Amino acid sequence: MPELPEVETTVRGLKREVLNRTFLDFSTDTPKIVKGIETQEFKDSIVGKTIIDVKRRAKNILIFLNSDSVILIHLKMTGHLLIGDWEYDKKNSEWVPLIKGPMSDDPYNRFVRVVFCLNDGRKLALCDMRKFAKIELLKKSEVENGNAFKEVGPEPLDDSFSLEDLVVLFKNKKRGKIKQVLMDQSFIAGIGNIYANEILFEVKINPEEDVSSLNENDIKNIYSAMKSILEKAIESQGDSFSDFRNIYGERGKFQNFAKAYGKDGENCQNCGNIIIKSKVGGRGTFYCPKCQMLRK
DNA sequence: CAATCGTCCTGCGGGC
DNA sequence: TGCCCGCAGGACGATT
Repeated sequence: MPELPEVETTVRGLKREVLNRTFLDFSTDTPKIVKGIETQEFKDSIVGKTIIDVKRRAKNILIFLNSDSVILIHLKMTGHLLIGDWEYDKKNSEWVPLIKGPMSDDPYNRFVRVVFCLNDGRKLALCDMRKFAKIELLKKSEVENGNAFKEVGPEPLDDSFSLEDLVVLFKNKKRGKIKQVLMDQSFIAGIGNIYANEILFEVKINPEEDVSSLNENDIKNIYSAMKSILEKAIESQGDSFSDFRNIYGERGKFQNFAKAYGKDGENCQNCGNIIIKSKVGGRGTFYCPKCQMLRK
């Protein structure tokens, strides 16, 4: 599930590959992915336009055009973007990769739903097994004046995001289970299930601990663990425990460093106890019951 | 009004 | 071997 590090990996890849390219065509066999606008109107709005910048806000990819529009792509659960070349096989209703390598070999790169044709002969594809991803067209003005993301919390990796800012956020948050709060995009941007589990393992706090019981030292630990884990994950090109791939169709490596997510039944790296899997807010939750004991 | 529930969607893996 | 069912869960709308 693409979270801040995976989306950042994608955005950095796009900045390297598609800046100053112009869209020549657009097509999808899953029109529901394009929200709030007819597919044809979306196509008309972007064809002939050039990509002048690519940015990330929370888990959203923002593609700035040389017009008053910005393309927003949210990868949701199983989406990722790919750069390559495909041709549509009408008989089987699927895009077939024309370039050998991970695009043709890795089954997780098989679910191409949306294709943007670029003026360098390559294509930008949205691959999404479960079709949860969404594409929207925003007004550049609403992105630049912040209205598009007024409900979204601060970016944890911004230089301007200080420990004091996090202390204030927790002070204003009266109650709630810490894991759900970390995953709440209106509290802080970009953290999803994998990194919430990893951060809480690192700081030895139980996922169900209420935020009202956190002390100053806990918040300080969360602040530094949040930054270091997200940075480590970006450096690792994201987490490919499951289906995420970078724009070249390659796996990230953060799953090799994960200590909690998907580790149920394994020994805790701190104390040797067995890592437990439970559910918090309906989401799979992994923790060490000894290191991350619930306070009473 | 905040918390919880249902929805979207499909491939995969466990169980029989 | 093959089929069926449950599970994975981000974000949002509906409901309690």
